[in-house]
Amino acid sequence: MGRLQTFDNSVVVQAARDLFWDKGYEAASLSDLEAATGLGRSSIYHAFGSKRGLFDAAVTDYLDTVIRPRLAVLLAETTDVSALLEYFDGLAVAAAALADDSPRTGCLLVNCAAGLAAHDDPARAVVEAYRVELADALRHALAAASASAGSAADAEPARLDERVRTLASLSMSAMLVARVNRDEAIALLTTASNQIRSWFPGSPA
Amino acid sequence: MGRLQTFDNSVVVQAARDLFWDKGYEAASLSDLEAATGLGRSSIYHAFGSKRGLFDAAVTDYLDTVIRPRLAVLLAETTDVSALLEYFDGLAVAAAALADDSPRTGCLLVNCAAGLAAHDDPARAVVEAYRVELADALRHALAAASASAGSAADAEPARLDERVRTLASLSMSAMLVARVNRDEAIALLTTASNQIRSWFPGSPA
DNA sequence: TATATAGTAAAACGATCGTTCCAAAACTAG
DNA sequence: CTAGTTTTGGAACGATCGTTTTACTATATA
Repeated sequence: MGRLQTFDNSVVVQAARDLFWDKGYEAASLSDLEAATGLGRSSIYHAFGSKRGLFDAAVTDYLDTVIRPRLAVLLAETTDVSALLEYFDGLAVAAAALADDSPRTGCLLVNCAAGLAAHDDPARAVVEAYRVELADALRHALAAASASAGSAADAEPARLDERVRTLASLSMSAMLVARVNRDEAIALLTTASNQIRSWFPGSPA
Repeated sequence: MGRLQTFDNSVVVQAARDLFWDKGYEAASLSDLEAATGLGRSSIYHAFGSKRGLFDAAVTDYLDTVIRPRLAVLLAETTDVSALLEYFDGLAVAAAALADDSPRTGCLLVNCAAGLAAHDDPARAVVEAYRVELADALRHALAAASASAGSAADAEPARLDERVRTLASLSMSAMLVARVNRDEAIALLTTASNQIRSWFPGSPA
């Protein structure tokens, strides 16, 4: 019934997502969004209701297509230290491969934490949920690594929490620093890998 | 010669600084700045030239009155592990004491890193300089702590750099997370303290 | 093919943005 | 007291913000 939509929703959302990623919610204007998506205002408002509606769709897409695929390696049923190393290596490789002017620098949600989330409760909830999701994934992988290393001391909850916080911190601050100094961001990710190797000495490569 | 300025420059700059700290550069409007400082637009433009001029003054003030006083403890000529513990404890105490709705949550420059600095070269330079200043201060204190502990292995440059990155990461990510979850921010700072104590076992308290 | 429905284009909306201008006020120097 | 200089209040500027409206086009269904 009626005319058909001429654009692919997910293509448009991802174009908008990269713009928000690059410039932030407030600095990305509707004219920018028109240019980035190739849509007119009418189509944007018809499909997403508001700028914020498009942003929410962009954040959901970001979690589904950027964040969770990266966390997946940490959440495998049976895993070991290599999962942790792969996670940080994956981030480092992605950071190193990024074009100098790529809009996909750092992390959309880290940027939100410093900006939007301070005075926008829904945004804050999304950012906090992401933080918990990251911490849980790291905790799962750390617990699995401790188990596969057969070390009871490493599985102790207090020590686990400390290590989760250290790794989450390095992950988030690398995304933060990536916006200012790519080499240092990669160095932070390498530091995470080194930490992991020092915790689990007899590990593969 | 001529009429006298009726306001104190540093009082005005600090009011503006807290507003920028809270809302970020772009989201802080001139009307907000008028309200926060008690000045009219004319006075603001006469004294600072532009919104950006006021922001630059605010950043300079932030470095001088917020950042560097905190870093000072790390830079004392002769120091030991306690300086590092004091630094992170100071941050944790300040975070815990802050009112729930305080504008001074997190770090103005961390917020800049995620926002303005991505596409504004002068802002990026300021943020990067801050990051280097923080790293240098931590490195100085870590080197001094290693010396006072008499441990040659701890003074090895590669190990020092790893520890600098870990602590800088915890410091910055605590400021980032503070905007979303205060308790977790404090936990990150406590993790830093625990790390330091694990590196220098026989330390004071 | 006629009708109802949905998507698109373009213009216009009021609000707010940072900035500028002008005139009155307040002061110092002579 | 006057002349000259600087600060201040307030209105107005053009530009841009996100949103809404209007009219037109295209498609599915009956």
